[in-house]
Amino acid sequence: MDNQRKKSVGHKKIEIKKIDKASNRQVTFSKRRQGLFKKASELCVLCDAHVAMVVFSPSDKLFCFGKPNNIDTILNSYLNETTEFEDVNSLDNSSTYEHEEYNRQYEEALKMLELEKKKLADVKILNKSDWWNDSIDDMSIEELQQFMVSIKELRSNLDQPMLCRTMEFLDLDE
Amino acid sequence: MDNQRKKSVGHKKIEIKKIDKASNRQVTFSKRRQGLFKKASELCVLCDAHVAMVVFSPSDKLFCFGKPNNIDTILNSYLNETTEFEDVNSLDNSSTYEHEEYNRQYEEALKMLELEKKKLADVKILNKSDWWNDSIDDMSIEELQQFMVSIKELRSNLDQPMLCRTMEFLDLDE
DNA sequence: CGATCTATCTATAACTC
DNA sequence: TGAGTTATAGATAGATC
Repeated sequence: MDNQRKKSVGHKKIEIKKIDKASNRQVTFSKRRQGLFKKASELCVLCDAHVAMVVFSPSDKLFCFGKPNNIDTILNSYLNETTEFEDVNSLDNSSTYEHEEYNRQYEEALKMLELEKKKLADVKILNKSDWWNDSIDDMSIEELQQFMVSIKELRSNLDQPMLCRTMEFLDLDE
Repeated sequence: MDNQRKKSVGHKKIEIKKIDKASNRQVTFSKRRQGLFKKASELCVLCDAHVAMVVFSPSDKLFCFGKPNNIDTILNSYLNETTEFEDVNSLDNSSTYEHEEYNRQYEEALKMLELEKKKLADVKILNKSDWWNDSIDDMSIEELQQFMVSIKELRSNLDQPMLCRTMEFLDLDE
């Protein structure tokens, strides 16, 4: 009978740790990457923010997201503002005794900064290898079509021209 | 009376378009940025993925997120795989009549690729200007403290060492 | 595989303090 | 301003096709 079939157990709570089963991991990745990009899009539209994102999947697929229209414009305004920050800093200097406490945190921050710089260096290497062209040249026509479908879906979701790109490379081992 | 007070109307449906009121926009940005970073973290942990993300807020604050431990490792394995893609492509070439249809899409894809490359160039400029150091030097001690708190919160949420960084600059006009 | 469904879980808009 | 609350919208785990 139809109503004898258990329709669905629904969305069970899951622990945030690496999913063991590779197939489940891949499915979850696909769903959550989609969700992440959608959230990023919404943030951009709702709050007039700018997001650039690079995601490497467990199976070494590469996904990129960006609404980068005018990063340089934002950069310029940021550079203009930095001159004013100095005034604010000198105000903070009046309470000198708090500095020592914060100095440790500052040191810790600098260490993380080193890691971040290392990350960005990696991104630069990625750029220099010209993988944008390499990868699209090596994409199969089918994959390219799928890629365009993804873009069009996202476009219609946002109901506006959007600079979003999704690249998928074939799984050769599954 | 207490039960006369309307507790909350809850989460109303909202249209995805720029929020007019600046204060609301800022609040929504803060909440949703937090949510976006959390989602990115979960994706990394659950699926063993790698995410690097840069967010510019409407008020020109800068937020970064990354789990970049070994991007170069992933890059290497990616470069190794690309040689095999050519075999797959030659298989697709057997059905030649489908190519013309897809060529338009290919052209369109290349155009978007140009935009993406422009974006990455902007990121490179950002890198060359050494804003990592510039900005932390210009951060007030208070902001730096807040930054460290954010990192520690995220660390405890993930319950593991994590390469995540959040930078906030003072609002001078509010 | 990918698409769909559905019950749940999670994120969050509006509100309060 | 920032931190909590609540109810609802939205995301998604597991199942099915």
